[in-house]
Parts: sequence; structure tokens; C-alpha cells
Amino acid sequence: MKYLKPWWSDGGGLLHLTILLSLAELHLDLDLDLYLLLPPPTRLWDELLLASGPTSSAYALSPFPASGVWGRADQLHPKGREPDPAAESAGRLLREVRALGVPFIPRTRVDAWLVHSVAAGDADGAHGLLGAAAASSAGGVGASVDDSSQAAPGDGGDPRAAASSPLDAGEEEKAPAEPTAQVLDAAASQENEVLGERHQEVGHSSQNKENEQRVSAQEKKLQHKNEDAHEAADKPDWEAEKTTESRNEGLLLGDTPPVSINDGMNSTHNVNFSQAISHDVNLHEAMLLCPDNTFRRDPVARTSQPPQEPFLHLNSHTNSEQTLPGTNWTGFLPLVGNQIHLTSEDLLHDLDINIFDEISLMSLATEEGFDPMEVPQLFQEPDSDSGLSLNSSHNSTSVTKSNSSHSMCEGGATGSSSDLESLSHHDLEGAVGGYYPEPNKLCHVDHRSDSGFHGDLAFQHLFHNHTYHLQPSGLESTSNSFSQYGKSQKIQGRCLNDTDRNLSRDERRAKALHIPFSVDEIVRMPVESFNNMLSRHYLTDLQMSLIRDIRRRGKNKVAAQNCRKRKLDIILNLEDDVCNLQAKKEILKRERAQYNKAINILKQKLHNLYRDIFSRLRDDEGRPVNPNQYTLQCSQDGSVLIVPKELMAPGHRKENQKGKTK
DNA sequence: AGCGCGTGTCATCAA
DNA sequence: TCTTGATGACACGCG
Repeated sequence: MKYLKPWWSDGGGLLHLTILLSLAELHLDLDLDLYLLLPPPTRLWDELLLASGPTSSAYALSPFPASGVWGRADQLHPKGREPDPAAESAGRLLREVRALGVPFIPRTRVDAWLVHSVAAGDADGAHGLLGAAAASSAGGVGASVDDSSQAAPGDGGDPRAAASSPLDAGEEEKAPAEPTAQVLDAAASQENEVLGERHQEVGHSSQNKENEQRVSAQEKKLQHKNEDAHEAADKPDWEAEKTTESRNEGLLLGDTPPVSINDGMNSTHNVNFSQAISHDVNLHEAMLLCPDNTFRRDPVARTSQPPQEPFLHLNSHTNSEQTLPGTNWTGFLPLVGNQIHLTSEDLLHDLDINIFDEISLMSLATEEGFDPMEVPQLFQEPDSDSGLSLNSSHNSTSVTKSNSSHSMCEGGATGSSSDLESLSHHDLEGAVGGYYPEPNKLCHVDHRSDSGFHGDLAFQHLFHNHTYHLQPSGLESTSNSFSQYGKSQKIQGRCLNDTDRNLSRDERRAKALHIPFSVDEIVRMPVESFNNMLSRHYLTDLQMSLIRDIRRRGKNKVAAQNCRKRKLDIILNLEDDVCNLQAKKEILKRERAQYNKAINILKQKLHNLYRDIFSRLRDDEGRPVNPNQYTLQCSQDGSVLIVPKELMAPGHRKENQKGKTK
């Protein structure tokens, strides 16, 4: 949501009719919101907002002079947050507003949001807007607009107004019912019997007094809502989208007839609304009014862009005839229709690139002439059987984009059997201006129509051995084809220029198919965000397949890298373990040798001690004791006994022998 | 030409 | 059922 400068704030009385362009709609189902700004102090306006807030879908910009913030009525009055006095006061206030000639144009859905500014120096333009607003607000007191089409039967609309413009009423009957007007008028009809005539009797001054009293009681609420407006303005785009989606549809602007207006000063002007809108529309100024500076783009890039088809013409999803019906625009807004076309084109140039990131692929494709639905019209060539030229040499657009890469690829392509990437770069992107031919179409391309271009041979080789030749399914064939043509990179390197050579294969593929996300985004994005992103963009099956393949391959690549790294780490760790264990083994060996050596020393010492003892022992007859016949036994009390070996029990002897051995 | 290594990719399984 | 990680196997490029 863009908040624009009040039209009076420049002191020059500049009226900015703001038709906000939002390309956030995923499939370029564009919404056109038409707002008219009211001159402050407009307490009545605030009341109108309060009254028409959450339930009436009164789309209007509310002035908050204290903060300078503008808010949209539906944002200023979130549902469920404020008591809704609409049922009681909407109709009455609406009539008061109408009696003052307050312009009130509800949200208008014409599948385009535009930003316009209208120089209010032109009284006709300003008054025309006011009158148109009054017209769409369905005829209050003092408004000389026929509101019979919008007012419910028995609504009690101003009969004078009804009589003032019967022709307009007839045209407006064809217009679809406008929710805002319906709600407001429904509320108005409830009080019509009571209040309808009173508004004609009561002057504006008395109404303003009542309004002042009401407004003073509601100022705090407005301040609170002002904060809400700030919050709404700070919402991220995806939240803004929700808000946008939550809005109901409104009156088709194109169906609004020329109106005779009441400017609020008891003077009536017959002004064509289209003239009002088309007066001195200053897009640049309107963009400057956007505080978030969303509408900016490199002017150089803009000037470098070749003349393009009107934006809406390139939108396959949004039929220009439907969304911006030329008859409607030219009928009620003949100049507006043209203006919107031009402005849309300008906006395509001037929009911030970030906006383009948020819009669907179709918009991106539109900028580059990429539109599968439009390609047969845009790139059809008389000598092409399929109506689709795959030969860049015949396409001026492709020549400017891909001639260099073509020249580089010619040599390699002839030897390539499975390099669709080179195709996607040179013939998909370049030859058809970004359009990717479907594989089955490619398989049936009549290359004979080309005269000696190497690309023909290249194509024949490129698709010579591809599995998708045999598979009717585009998805499967796509996956297979992509998996196949990734295996021939030698030729690929020769075909690609330096810039493309630095890109990964998937990046080049994504570029070739004009996928509006980076490979890094596709791979690293959490699955929830990833699915959300996919759902927010219009993508063909081919693009979806490629995106999912890119994501799968990217994640698997990372997984493989991690796996190999992990495996390498495991191997290194095992090698370290082996080294450590070998070192420990050596240490244990040395310790064992040392212990054995010590044991041997002890054994030797014990043996010496044994001999020494027996050499000194004598029996009863004074003879030396034979150590082979006797042995030494240590009793538990510490005494040492000389025991004949024959007297020792076998078990005991064995233990003794073991002890000796040890 | 053959070999080893690194890397990407696919298929498969398990969580 | 889908997603993701892990991993074996294979193909390819490169030195």
C-alpha cells in the first residue's frame, strides 16, 4: 500500500489521483485501486471512514494531518478491532458527504494498479475526478449524478440527481454492482426514509456541526487507527498481499460513465472522467510521492529496453480485453485506457526491480518478451511451419541478445549430442526472446526452413539422443533432458561466453527458463518458504520441474559434499586411530620388555638367595642340605620351614612348583 | 592411453 | 505422503 501526499499539501492545489499499481498479484491478476483524496479538514471524512470502515469496504484515503499519514479505510479499520457504527451512521454520513460533493471512489478492480497523479491546476481534471468520485459514490444530496444503478430500489436517492443524467444512468446499469457502493447504499437505504429528506432540508453547516461533535468523540479512535495505518504500511509484502487478496472486488472503472459532477460548491460540471484522469499525469511525481520509493528503476536500463508490447498485451493470464477492456476504458475513460497502457509500460520500466522479484514470472517474461501464450503471436514468422522460430538468425530480438553466444557455439554445437543448455541459451533465450520451446515442439521444428544456419545441425544433434524424444510427458522429459544435457560440458564450455561460463549449469538453466529465483534461493530456502514462493508465482510445469530439480540436485550436491567430507573425516580419524594405537602398542611393548627384564632380575635374585640359604643350612648330622631334596616353606606366622619335597602333597607341590617357576 | 582424484548426479533407503 | 539427509554407484573432467 502506497501512501501518497495529500493533493493540497503542495500548496498548489495539486490533485493526485492515485491509482496504485501493485504487481504483487502472483499471476498478474492486477488490481486497480482508484482513490480520490479529499481536502482537509474533513472531519466528515473521518466519520465516513469510521462509519464505512470494516464492513463497508470503503476504500479511500483518510487524511491524518497530525501525522501526515494516509491510510486506507479498510486498513484503518481492521475488522473486529473497532466497534462498527456503520450500520447506524454510514448512510447518513454518506449523504452528508455526498451533499458536500465529497469525491468518493471505491476500490476499482480493473486488473491493474497504476499510479497516476493529476495536476489539479486543471480545474476540469480535478472537478472531473470529484465528479467521477461522486458518481461512483452513487449520488448523494447535491450530487448531480444519477445513482439509480447503484442505489438499491427504494434507496431514495436524490431525484434531482437521478434526473440530471439519464444517459449516464443507462450506461452505469451495465456496470457490475460495486460492493462498497452497495454496502453504503444499503446502509443508506436503511436510513433513507428518515434521513433522506432531512439531508435536503438541513444545510451543510448544521451537518458539519454534528459531524464535529461526532468526530471529536472519535478522535482517539482515529489516532489509534492512525497507528494501525502505520503498522499496515510497514507490513511486508506478503502480508500486504494478504490484505490485497482479502479485499473484495469493486466497481469496474471502465464501466463508470462520464458524469456530471457537483464540486461541492454547488456548481455542476459535466466532465468526462477520462479527461480528468488523463490530465497531465505525472508518473514520476506520483512515484516520488511514494514514501517507500518503490517505483524506481535505473533509467538507463529503461532506455536500453527496446520498444515493447504493451504490458497488458503480454500478459497471458490477464486478458487485456477482459481486465482492461478497451471499450470500457475508451468508453468511459478513452484516454485513461490509453493512459493505463502507456503507464503500465512505463511502470514496467520504472518499477523497482524488487517489485519484479515479487511479481510472477509472467511479468518478468513480459518484460523480456517471454510469454509462452504470446509467443506464437509475438514471434511467429511467416516461414515457420510451427509458427515458432527457433532460429535466432531470423529473429531480430535474438540477434541482439545472443549473437555472440551463437558465434561461439557454432563449432561446439555440431559435436554436441546432448547439450540442451547451449540450446537454452542461444535458442531458447535468444532466438525466441526468452521463450522456451517445449521439447515436443522442438522435436517437430522444421529446420528446413532455415538456410544454412549452423544451429539447425546443432539442434539436430542436441536432441538427437534425448530421452524426452520418446516421452510425451513434458515433466519427465524435462527432468530427463536436463539430467542428460548436463553431461556434456566440454562443448558447453566452448559454447558459453565468459559470463555464462562462470554460472553453474543449474544457474544457466534457470536463466534460460527465466526462473525468477536464484539457484541459491531455490536450494537454501526452507521447504515452507519454498512452497510458498512457488505458490506465489505463476510458473509453468517446465519451470516448476526445473526448480524442483535444481533444489533436489542442489541439496543432493551439498549432501554429497557433506557425505564425502564426512567420509574423509572418518577415514582421517581412523588413520589417526591407527597411528595412536600403534604408538600405544609400541609403548606397551617397551613396558612389557621392561617388566620382563625386572622379573628376570628378581628371579635371579631369588635364585641366588635360595642358594645362599641352602648353602648355609645343615641337617642334624651337620651335613649340608641338598636343595633338590628339600624346599623352603613359609608359614602364615612368618616362620620358615625346611620341608622334604617328598612330604609335600601333589597339589601343594604343584603350587610350590608354580611359585618356583614364577 | 591409463590412472587416480574430485565432483556432480542419480537411485535408494531411512528418518 | 513428502522432504531431507546419507550413501553407494556411476560418469565425467582434469592433472
